[in-house]
Amino acid sequence: MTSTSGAASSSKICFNSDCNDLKSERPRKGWRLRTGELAELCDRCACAFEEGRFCDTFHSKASGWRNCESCGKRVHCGCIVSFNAFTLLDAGGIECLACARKNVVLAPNSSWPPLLFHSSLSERFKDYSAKGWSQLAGSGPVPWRLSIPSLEKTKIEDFSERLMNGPLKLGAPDILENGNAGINCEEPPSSCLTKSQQPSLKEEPSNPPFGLAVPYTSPGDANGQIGVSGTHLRPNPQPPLAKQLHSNLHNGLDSSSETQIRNGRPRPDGRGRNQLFPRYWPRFTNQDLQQISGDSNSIITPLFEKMLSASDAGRIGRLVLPKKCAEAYFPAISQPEGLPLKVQDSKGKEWIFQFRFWPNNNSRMYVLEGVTPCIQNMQLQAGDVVTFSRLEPGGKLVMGFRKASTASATEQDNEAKNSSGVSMHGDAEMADPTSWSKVDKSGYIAKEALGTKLAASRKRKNSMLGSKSKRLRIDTKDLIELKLTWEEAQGLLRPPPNHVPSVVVIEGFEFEEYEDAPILGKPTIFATDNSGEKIQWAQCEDCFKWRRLPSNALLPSKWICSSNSWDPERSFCLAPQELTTEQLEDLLPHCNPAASKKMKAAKREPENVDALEGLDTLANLAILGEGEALPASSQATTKHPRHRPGCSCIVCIQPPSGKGPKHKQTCTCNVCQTVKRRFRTLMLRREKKQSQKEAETTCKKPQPSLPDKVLDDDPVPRTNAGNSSPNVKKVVSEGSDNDPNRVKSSTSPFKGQIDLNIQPEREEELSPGADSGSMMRLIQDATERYLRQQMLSSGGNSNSDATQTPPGGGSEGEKISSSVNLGSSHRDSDRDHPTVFSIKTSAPSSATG
DNA sequence: CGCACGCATGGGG
DNA sequence: GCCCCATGCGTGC
Repeated sequence: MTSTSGAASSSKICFNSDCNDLKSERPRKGWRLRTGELAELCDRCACAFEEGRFCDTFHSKASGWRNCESCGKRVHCGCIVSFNAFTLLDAGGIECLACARKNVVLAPNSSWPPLLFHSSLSERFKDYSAKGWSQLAGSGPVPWRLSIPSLEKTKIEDFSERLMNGPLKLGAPDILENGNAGINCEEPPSSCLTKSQQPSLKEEPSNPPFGLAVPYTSPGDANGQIGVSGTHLRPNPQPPLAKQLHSNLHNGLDSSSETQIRNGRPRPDGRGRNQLFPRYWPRFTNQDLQQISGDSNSIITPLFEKMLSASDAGRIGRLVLPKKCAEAYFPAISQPEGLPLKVQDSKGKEWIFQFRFWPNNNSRMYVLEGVTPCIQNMQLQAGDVVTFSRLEPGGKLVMGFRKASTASATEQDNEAKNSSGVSMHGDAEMADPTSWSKVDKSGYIAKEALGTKLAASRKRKNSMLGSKSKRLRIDTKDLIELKLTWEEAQGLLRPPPNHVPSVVVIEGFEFEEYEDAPILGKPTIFATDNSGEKIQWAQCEDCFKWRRLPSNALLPSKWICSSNSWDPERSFCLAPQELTTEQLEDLLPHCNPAASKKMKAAKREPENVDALEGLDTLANLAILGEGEALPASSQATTKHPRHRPGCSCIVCIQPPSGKGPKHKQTCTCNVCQTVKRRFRTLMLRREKKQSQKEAETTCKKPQPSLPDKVLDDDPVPRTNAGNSSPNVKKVVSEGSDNDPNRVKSSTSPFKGQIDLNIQPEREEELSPGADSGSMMRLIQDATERYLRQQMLSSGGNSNSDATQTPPGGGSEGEKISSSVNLGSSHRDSDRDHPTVFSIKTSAPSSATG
């Protein structure tokens, strides 16, 4: 903590905006800021914060107050300050820390002090906040841009909100309660991770076989612990100092107690804790995971990762663990002998390692012994990265890996080699080779560097394994790796070919459910031609020409003219493109800033958020390689080099089509949840659009001149008149968020591919105007406009609903299908999706493969 | 003699 | 100057 100085500390004024007092010489720490630092407060505010009175004092009039479901106590859930003061209940609602704690105590897994929980929670929250921040901030290279709920993105509140909405089980620590409630985080920073898990434990006493027992012990610090999403590292390289604080404050770290609890583990001095490298920080919170996954059973909490050193990968069989991580995520051990730790690898295989430490300079060096078999099994070598995650309930420890192999570039084919050990299922195809390789490169810099360096010389220190800094850097880049909004991701989902989704009604909305996990397909643009026939436009991978296809055509992610069996005349690249440039532009308004902005402006739906989170979760699962969510196919996965373990992109979360578990309607797995959410979102969006269109139609405002903007400008249907769908209108979500953060799909629309791995830096190239707006959105917008124009011209009215969907290629007639649905399934039978912008990828099955 | 174990060393941040 | 951690290396089996 000490080191925390930072931006937060730069000012001499209390960080509390509602207090302008000067900080004392030794400012007191408050909550963690997104930068990872702790807010520095004046004594008065610090006291309030530490006593859990901060929100009561300064935010009494703010929104976000809720009552504890158990005791009725009023808890402020709307800001970062009290992030850890409550726990989200599975059934909804929140519980103050005190009540949560009570429950926790009951937890079966007594081996770990509930405290941990708290700490975990706090940690989580921290992460959360951190995450949120970054996301919010947007500017950063945050990989995933989750869409933030409708809340204002900019505020921390969002986080809370999210949390609130989320189905977390965590027991949250509550600062309010005694300050120390329990948490003993010796090492404040890390501990929190587990919190969420803990709850689970409670719920499910019987821990899975794995039992990893990873105690949630630790507090160490890990900053990142919690889960957050994993995969990627936090964008910010800043140390998680805040955690400590939080822990302390919120969790109630009592230092004294902590210590004891920890089995005598030496507590690291504050310093160490803080120092966790960002790279270790998980991005996603368990909550995120949970929410998404919905699957209470499997919540993956990415813990940390480590690039294997020569020693680690050597025959000695000792894997040196980053001290902080070890202390934070692994069971506390007081004896050098440590204890056996059961770890499951990405293939579901269990390994038992001896987790121990060596006294070293008044400190400890933690190592996992007996890892050789595992490392060999995974074919890992120095430079590769092993990842550790915790599978919640049960706390099963999961070990994934990511190959660094430089050579790998060539070997990409080998899934194993490629990327992560974890499974990334997706279709490899999504990423085009090109991007892929790029990704790869940038993806893991360290590795890359490694490779190179290695080749050059194996000097250990300098090179490969690189310095810590390098690692950090890697993280950063990794962060960048995937930019996809939930909605965008949604758009990518499609039902597996030949699968007829069953319809499930959720919350009044019908959703399609697939027996098999949806797949990712090639992005296409659905539209209705002049004759009212529904069609879709797909772009050839080779010549980039857009070809008209039946609306029900499912395309592999890589589709080329020669595969155009629907139109022999255009089944070769030399054939002219039917679409004129203008038309194409209309369909793909990639450069329309207005649109993007508009999109941005759109409110986000909480659901989207959840979904996003879910994706992350899924990704994490994938990473973990737990068999559950992602079948072992780590293999099959995609070739998304940039997708690190934990990657939650659609590609990574989806098992290859046709593979993977079957999903029943009642299935609550991550994939299903995600799909459900996706549909929900789509529905809402669609309705909204429809209503808007109707409204517009009614008004006849269609201005030919402003085609592009028309829709944009009125995202919100002022008119209810069109009430085709009452509810929806408000939801403007379409785009969702907007935020700059969002990723754009990188791909250039023209290519018709969505590059999940887009590099932010390159965004500009691709879509100048849209920075944050994703291409998808743009496309959508464009499509809408286009359709709209058509409508106008044809005088059709849009009703909308009907449109496209018919599985059969519906030809329903509505000419106007104005909206573009991303990724809707073809089958959308629902009238709902007027236009579908589907991105399909190839299912594995699909040819591309 | 070879292997493991565990501590020591020292570069690097 | 401290801490972390990769590796070296002594010791014991």
